[in-house]
Amino acid sequence: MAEITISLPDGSQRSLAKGATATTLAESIGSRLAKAAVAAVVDGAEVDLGRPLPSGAQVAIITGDSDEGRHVLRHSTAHVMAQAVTQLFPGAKFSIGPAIVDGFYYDFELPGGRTFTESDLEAIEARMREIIKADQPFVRAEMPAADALRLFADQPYKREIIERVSSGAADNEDVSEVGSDESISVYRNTPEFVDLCRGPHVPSTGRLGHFKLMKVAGAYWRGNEKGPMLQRIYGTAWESNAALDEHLHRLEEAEKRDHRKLATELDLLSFPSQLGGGLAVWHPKGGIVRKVMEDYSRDRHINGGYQFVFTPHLANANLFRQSGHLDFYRDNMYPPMEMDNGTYYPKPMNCPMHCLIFDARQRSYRELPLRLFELGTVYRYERAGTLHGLMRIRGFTQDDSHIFCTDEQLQEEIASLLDFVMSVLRAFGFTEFTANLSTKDPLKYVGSDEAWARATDALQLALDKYGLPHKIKEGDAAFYGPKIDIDVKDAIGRTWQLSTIQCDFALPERFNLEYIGADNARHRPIMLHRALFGSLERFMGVLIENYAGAFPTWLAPVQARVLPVAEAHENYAAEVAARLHTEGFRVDVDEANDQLGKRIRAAKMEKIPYVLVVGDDDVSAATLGVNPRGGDVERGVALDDFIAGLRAEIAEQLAQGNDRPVPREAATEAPAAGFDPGVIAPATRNLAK
RNA sequence: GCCGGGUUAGCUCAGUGGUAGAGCAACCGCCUUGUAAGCGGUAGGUCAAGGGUUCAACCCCCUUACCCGGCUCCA
Repeated sequence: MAEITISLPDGSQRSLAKGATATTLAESIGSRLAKAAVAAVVDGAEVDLGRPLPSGAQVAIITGDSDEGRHVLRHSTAHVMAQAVTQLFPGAKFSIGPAIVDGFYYDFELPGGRTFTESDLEAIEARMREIIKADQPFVRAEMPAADALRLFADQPYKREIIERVSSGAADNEDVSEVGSDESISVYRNTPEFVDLCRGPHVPSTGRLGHFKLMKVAGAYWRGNEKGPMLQRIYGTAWESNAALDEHLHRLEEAEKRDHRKLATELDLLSFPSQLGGGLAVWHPKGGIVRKVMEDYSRDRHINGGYQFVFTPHLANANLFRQSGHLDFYRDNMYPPMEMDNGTYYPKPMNCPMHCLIFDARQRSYRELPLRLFELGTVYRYERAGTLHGLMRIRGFTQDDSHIFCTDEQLQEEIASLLDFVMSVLRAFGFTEFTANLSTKDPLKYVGSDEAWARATDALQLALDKYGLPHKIKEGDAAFYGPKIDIDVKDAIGRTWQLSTIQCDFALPERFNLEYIGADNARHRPIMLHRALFGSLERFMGVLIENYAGAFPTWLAPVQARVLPVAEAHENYAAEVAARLHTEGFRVDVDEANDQLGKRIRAAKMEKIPYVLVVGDDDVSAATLGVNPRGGDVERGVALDDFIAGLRAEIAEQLAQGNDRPVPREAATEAPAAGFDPGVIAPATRNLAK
């Protein structure tokens, strides 16, 4: 009997009978592997387990618990969903159903413009379970486009995909559906149900089942806003029920961190509907957090060599005409106000006004780099459906900086700017960062190629020097210059885009900005835009979600609450609170009108870092019972010791902003631009536990 | 902006074509508490707003505002 030889990922080789498949191979290795297998990689290409292996092939088995394996499970589950929908809704057209992060979706068009309801999801899910129980095979077939067009005669979206692929106009989305070959591949589950697909798929539907349909939503066909709106069903699918449950649990945890929910619960801020969409008011508790954030930011900026400026919320249309915003950004600007001496707009950006400040008098190279800083409140008309709590909002305050520098300074300035940005972000508890470098869109840009190359190199060099992992986004830059965006990873692994550093060749031109160089000639400065928090609102939202509302002590709205055990201890409680207040801490007292346990519970629900219980023992000994958030109760702590510890803890938290990344080779060198990177000296840091 | 779902007390939510209810919070008492919910009482709502259908609308219909989930957008 003829044999074939295949190589495994560990370098070993196996002989199998001719015609053997990856399933045979997996079985020959072990029954557990055979059971977990969902597809295979043969000579670098993902294929079905049931495909015969060519002799000499390099083969790896894909199991369901790998990223590739889950992708196969999800994609296969999407097919099952499409079959269930076509059974339950005769005449339904189906378009695209890919695997995505954590799950899959499929887009449908129902006859008569019908839409799915939540209860439809239950019925579809039930039918899917029947299909899975029936253990239908996934049978692959390949055919010429003409045959495929006939096969999908009543599926216009499928036909469109086939036509695009066969005419060579396929995009990635299409290719994932059918592959890029001349022939079209399809997978058939039943005589009635067949779907276009590149594969691979699990051998049969019985291999699926750890899934849940999550939600229904509208989605444009091919993402085209002008095209038809389809009905999309999202689902999640995993290799086991344990993995599914874990995922659902993660979603619950994320929901508990939702900043909109916590903002209400913790009385931080709100979005009164009377204000209008996308506009927030900060309550006292949120206000104090913001104030602490702002104070810290201002201190760091002073140390970082920035100069503070203030600009109005409105400007004459001419300003935005000159800056180009009216041409490029009008759709996102609030509508104009007609005044007796012209037309005024609420500002969507601070940059034009900062340009005016630069231009207010003649500038010398000796003043550069000129770093202007403003907590500037701007208004942007975000479309109604795009608003999302603090994350996408219409009125917000940017911690906005514009730096004017010479060509020669650009490199150093960007490097020190990146240091500065990272240092401040670290103070807010973020430790993992990634960046994106967006480069020139060759079809849409202003400025010279040399300038772009120089600026892009400077950004690249700064990232390399800092050792910040980053991706290059080719052609993703705005027309006016390349940029770096910095993403942070939060406590549960989600990433948020916060800071941005952008080069701008356009505005200095439009405002005809100049400085007098050492050569006594006029030169055009380069302008850098930089937002660090992005906006205070959004940053607050990210902080709330990152800390799940439990702000570190230095940021917490109330840092300590004093609870007298009984009325007799209220005077002492007030003394303790007064002392803490004098020492500069945010403290309040909850008098003994309720049971102690109840007051402790209330304080815990408010996520206050320290609950201080004082009773008879404490009055006589000048001590406290310290109940820290997330820690154990300690009785009999001397007030002075508590104060010292609190001060040390806060200093330590702030000092995170001084830490440089450890593995960096150049960690010992001085900051590039010769400025103090903004270290806040923690006087009591040595007192840290 | 588009598709779908919502909006009832400060918060979380019940509820019915015949003009509203709970828990928590608030307030007032009693209790005087040593580490996560003591007891009793009071007050609190134009049921998002406007229009329509109806003898009668919080409930059905329409419009608007706002929110939620997506899509698109985020020079």
